[in-house]
Amino acid sequence: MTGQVRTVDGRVAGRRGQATRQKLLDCLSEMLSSSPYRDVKVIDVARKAGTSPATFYQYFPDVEGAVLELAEEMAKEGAELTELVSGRSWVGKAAWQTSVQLVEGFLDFWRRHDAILRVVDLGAAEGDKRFYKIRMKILTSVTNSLADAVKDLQSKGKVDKDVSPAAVAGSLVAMLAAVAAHQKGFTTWGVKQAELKPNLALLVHLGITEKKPIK
Amino acid sequence: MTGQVRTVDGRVAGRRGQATRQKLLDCLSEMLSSSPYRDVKVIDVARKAGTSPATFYQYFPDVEGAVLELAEEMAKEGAELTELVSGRSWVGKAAWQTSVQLVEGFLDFWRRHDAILRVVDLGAAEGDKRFYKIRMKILTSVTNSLADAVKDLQSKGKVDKDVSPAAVAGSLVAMLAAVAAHQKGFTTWGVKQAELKPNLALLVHLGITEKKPIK
DNA sequence: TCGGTAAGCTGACGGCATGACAGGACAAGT
DNA sequence: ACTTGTCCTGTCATGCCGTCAGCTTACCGA
Repeated sequence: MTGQVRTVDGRVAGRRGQATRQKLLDCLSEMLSSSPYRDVKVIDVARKAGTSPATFYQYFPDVEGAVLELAEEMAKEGAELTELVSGRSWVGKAAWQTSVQLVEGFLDFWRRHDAILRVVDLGAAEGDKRFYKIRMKILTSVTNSLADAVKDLQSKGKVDKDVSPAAVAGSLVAMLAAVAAHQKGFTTWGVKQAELKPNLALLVHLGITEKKPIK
Repeated sequence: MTGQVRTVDGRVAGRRGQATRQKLLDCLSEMLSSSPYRDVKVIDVARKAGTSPATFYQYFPDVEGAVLELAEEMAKEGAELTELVSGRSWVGKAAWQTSVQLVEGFLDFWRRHDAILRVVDLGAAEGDKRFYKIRMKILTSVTNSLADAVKDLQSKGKVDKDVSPAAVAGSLVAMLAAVAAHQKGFTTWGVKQAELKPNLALLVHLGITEKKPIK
């Protein structure tokens, strides 16, 4: 469906072309990790990749376009997040397990992709629909699964009827994303990495089940 | 202690100078609201303010410097957030009131300053200490107050001892900030503005007291 | 009223990034 | 060797950056 990779001027890219294209993306990713988004220039990426700016423009319309590409790549990888919540139990001791694993998986994913996720978050907050869609793609599976869990507990009468499953699930996921993005910030409040996770898991558990966890 | 406003080359700014300086800040603020941070150029801000780029550089080292200034202004205004939590009760029905008011005040503040806060968030996430400090300044009062509330409930035996007050408070505040920044995102999941607030308040209440609210 | 002084502003300039193009290098098949 | 299509780069016009010298304006004391 997606078909081949194409250059800006419409040619299909061959083996060599794909390689340089990928190299440009890799270098861009490195640059995003090491310098502020605002200061990432085409010429720097090209230099780092050992090629010329003109080459960059053959594959991407601009820096933003290339970033979108990186983000799409990451979004595909984000499918793994689904496994953290789908088909898990939210009852008894298992619920605590589920919470902990969700938190760990989520923080880990965010740490692996923090540079690109920062930019996606910014773009989404600025109202750019393309970034917004990518952000959704990553979060939506987790959010929906959590919402389903809440609905399920509601149908069993374990959670109040006037709770909005989508609102609660979305808020919890937003919390995980925000904490992951500002992990360093917590150390300033004297919060160690190790104690952050269980407390996040506690909040997730409380939010979904409305009960203290059984450990 | 702070003394007078100074130009980049060391002169003290008079009435007129302060006025243009402020005008530049105002125009920058507008530009941040209407176009992506990456695309905000000195020349555009200057044009909008009816002055020349050279004038801009008399008052600010670069766009980032001016943004920091705007952020400082906002941080001062952020003192009002303290009132949302300091000296409030977290027991019984009052706790629900407190939760609701905290959520409403927080979301409102974020909506009023969303453009700057986006940039501050980005800068902080990128590890820029200056932005990071400003973000702290805004959030720290709320976070500390919430942490105190948790400690207080712990001392009364109403909350488990192994909960880290700072971690829980920080995470809840991060959640509020994230939800505020991506409010539009929730509408896509079919969550209305109106139902978002009570559900956030519920999560805050659960996180602090570990109990369902009494409404 | 009249300089004197410092504040305030801008035109102009070298430097660099952008983005487009045409043409040359290269690989593969014939 | 020749052709074909892919791939890369030199070059160029354009526009923003950031600085400086120099001009204008406001204030103030004599």
